[in-house]
Amino acid sequence: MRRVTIHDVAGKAGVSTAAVSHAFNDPERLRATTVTRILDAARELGYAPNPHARALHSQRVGVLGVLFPQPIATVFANPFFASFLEGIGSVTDERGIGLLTVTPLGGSLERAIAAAPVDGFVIIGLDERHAEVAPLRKRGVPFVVVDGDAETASSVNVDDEGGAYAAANLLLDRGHRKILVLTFHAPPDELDKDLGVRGRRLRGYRRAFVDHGLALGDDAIVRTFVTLAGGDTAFAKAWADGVRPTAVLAASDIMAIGAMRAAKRLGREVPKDLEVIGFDDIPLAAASDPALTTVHQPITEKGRVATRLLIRELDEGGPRERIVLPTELLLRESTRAQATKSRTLGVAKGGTDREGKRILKAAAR
Amino acid sequence: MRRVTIHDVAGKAGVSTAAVSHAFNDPERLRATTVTRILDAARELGYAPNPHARALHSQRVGVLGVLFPQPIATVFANPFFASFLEGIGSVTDERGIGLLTVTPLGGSLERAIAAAPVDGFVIIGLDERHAEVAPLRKRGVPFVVVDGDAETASSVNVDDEGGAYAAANLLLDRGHRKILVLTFHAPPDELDKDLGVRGRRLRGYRRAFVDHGLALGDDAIVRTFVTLAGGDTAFAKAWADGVRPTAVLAASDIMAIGAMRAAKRLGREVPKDLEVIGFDDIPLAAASDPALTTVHQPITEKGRVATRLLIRELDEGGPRERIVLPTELLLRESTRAQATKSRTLGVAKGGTDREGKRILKAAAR
DNA sequence: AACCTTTTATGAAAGGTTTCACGAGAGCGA
DNA sequence: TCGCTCTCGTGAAACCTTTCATAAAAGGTT
Repeated sequence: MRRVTIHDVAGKAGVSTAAVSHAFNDPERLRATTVTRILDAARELGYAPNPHARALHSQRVGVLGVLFPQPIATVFANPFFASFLEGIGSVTDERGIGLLTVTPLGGSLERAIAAAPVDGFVIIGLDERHAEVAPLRKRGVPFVVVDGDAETASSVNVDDEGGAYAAANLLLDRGHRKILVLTFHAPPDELDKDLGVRGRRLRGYRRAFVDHGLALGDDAIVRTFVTLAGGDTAFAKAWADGVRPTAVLAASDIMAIGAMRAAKRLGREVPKDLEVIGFDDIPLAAASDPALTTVHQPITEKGRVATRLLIRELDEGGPRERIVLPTELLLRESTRAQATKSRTLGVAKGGTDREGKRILKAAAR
Repeated sequence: MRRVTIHDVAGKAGVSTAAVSHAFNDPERLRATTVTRILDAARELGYAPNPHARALHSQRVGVLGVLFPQPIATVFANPFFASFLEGIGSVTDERGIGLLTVTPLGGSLERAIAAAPVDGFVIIGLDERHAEVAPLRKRGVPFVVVDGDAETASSVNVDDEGGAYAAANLLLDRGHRKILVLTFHAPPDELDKDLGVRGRRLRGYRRAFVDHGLALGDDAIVRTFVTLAGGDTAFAKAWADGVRPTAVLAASDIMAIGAMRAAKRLGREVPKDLEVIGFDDIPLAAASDPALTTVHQPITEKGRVATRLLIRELDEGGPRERIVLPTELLLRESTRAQATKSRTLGVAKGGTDREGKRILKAAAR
């Protein structure tokens, strides 16, 4: 049972294949009666144009790829990515574009990139420096980098350093001196490079310490997995090692929540005995008990902005842009500080006004 | 700047395009030195095969579509779908297959289906009876229906009715007589048909009432949105109307959690004043406070099973199957009953042994 | 050297659509 | 009736790969 093609329809309607194509894509060019005759034939035969053939010819599939450097199962299990995809999806939906999640195929991101039937990529958590990006260039499709730096492509980031600074600053101002810092596990090949998001957040923490005349020692930093279990075991292990922090700075909410769980198990009460600040503001942060004080970043918005940028580049070959969205310290129940909002970038700080404006414009577009 | 094609490589390496193709796909057929010459040329030129052309020829893209009847943004915002996609993704990843989320394009699911460059579809929450499924047939690609009935395709469901029965039964056994039932908002065109998941869960509740010599009146049933807010306002509204339930049966966890929130706000304590049972067992159910007693269904497993079924059909044209996975009542803190697990289908009940066995096999495959 | 077999490489078709360039009629004014 | 302009429709190329059938080259045997 062969699939019905444009030739079958043309035969049945007694016209050329070109006419059938026109009937679908540019009916004005044909007499109205011809159009209906063709459409009727198509319906009777159950014809639907072959998307691959169409894509091959028009060099456009109407699908955007989102490139993750990790297995897809861990992507969907991570609420951060869910929010991010929600942002991307809201734009693709509105534009009538498909969304393909691209993850390493059989361990090879390169193969995955080469094989993905997409018009462009949004790349998350992968620096342009990464070797994986080379195949993208080959592929010749445009891409936008999120949470990473890019020389030759547009990028969307948030003010990680500023947010981290605000978080650390709050704890230090409140007199905390025994602070446990939880950060991401680094891939072995870049252990001491402090690249990307991890590096920027760490730099923010460090700067706050320095501004308080202190140093953030390596022994106070624990690198672990970005999961609930990762934060839990990291805190528990530090505790077992005799570390008795009065506060925790976690580079991600899920790790912060894990640490709170471990603390509770160990008889510490949050925020009485232990103040905790996370990063990201995933939906769970507000729902946890106690609700997590955290550095809010506009996750969904980040997805939206990146996607709009990519689509514009696709449609009009728009210029490259580097967008940095603001972050904001959100005080909830896991700290005892007074609620005063501190927005980083363009609001709280004077020096970045121009940047700030550009950001707001970008976000509102 | 035209993209580099197989012709360019052939020219540079001084061979035919066929040789280049072989060098990539079946290098055994060529002399080793030729292969390296070709591969070198390809690397220098930065050649990557065009996925559309490849797909057009081989009639296979290596991408599976997941069809949702709702906007993509609401999909990713829903933890149920996240878990489901996690299951699908774990299989596609392992097989080196891409994953395309397909949602209505400009409101039209038909257009989306026609345009999606995929080899097959997993359809969730859409009955085969739905008009939307017709275009799928046209398209000529296989599909598997999840959480819906299908005559002409494989399907994967869970024992919704059994799970709902167990939940209602527990509450009735414990003496509750004023039970508020929260169920899904039905699309206007099928208001009183009680189709699909909603219908099956409702039937389970009803059967338990009947077995206790009671009737589940329409006035005790509230239809609302499957969101936190939906459950919250539904409970609040019932309360405002003077309804004073001692227990809540919710057809989804997120609604149950919403109802708990409203109850708390209204001064009811769960489970002391109000016992609540949800359905689905999303991750949040265990993390909520109090932890939600619910009917567990294997969401991730459902995704896995459906995807394996689809891939098998794609690869070997395997037979159609109708799989029904068991559900299980999980007692947590939102009820005060003793913890005794009750697994539906094939374990708790005798009559479904054969079915049960087939299920377990399917799940383990 | 002649012949046969195996290895290695190629030409061309096929896959299904869109679109460019062009042709056949039809309509109309002179 | 001629010639011009529109309208409506068509043939064929282009998009890029893979693969079938086959040719050419190489290697081996007598």
